[in-house]
Amino acid sequence: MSWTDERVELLKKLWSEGLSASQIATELGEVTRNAVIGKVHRLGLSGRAKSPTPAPARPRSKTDRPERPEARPNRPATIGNTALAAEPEEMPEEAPAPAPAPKAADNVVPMAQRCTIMNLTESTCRWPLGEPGTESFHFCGGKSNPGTPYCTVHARMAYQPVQDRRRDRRLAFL
DNA sequence: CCCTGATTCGC
DNA sequence: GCGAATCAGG
Repeated sequence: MSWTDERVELLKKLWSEGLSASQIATELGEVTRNAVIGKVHRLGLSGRAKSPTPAPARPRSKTDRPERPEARPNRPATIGNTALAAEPEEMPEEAPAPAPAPKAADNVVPMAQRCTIMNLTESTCRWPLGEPGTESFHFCGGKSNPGTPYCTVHARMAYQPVQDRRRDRRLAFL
């Protein structure tokens, strides 16, 4: 497959939302994370929150590469830190915050990695969210831990439901 | 060992 | 332009 306008657009969106390259790759399908990263760089939107590291630009070559004195385009430093939320979704464990105002604005949450049964893979968290059968129903879609169908957060909910089950905690397979 | 992005370079 | 291979980290 190729980089259609729509795919590029989605790439930009997801990347700016802070999703990792591999997540974007699986989201887009038909591409590897390398492809995503490569495209990101070609589009010029790399470095999401980096310090203006001189980037030693290591010369990797068998045939002797002449070092390019070319400098990095100086990132203005601080700006990056876009409070990127890799996995906002909901906050399962304890919700201490009264959450007074809905805050209409920054709800850049779910669209990013929401999963339907369609794009669930071996490594996506299958924790269900919402009312099954309704439009809003979806799966967490985060990175599931190897050997479990859930991401770290939801695995903790799935296994060892309450307190005191300390001994014999093999989190096995389901 | 899992993952992350960064870079190079043959295609 | 594309992306696998590779590198450098966490």
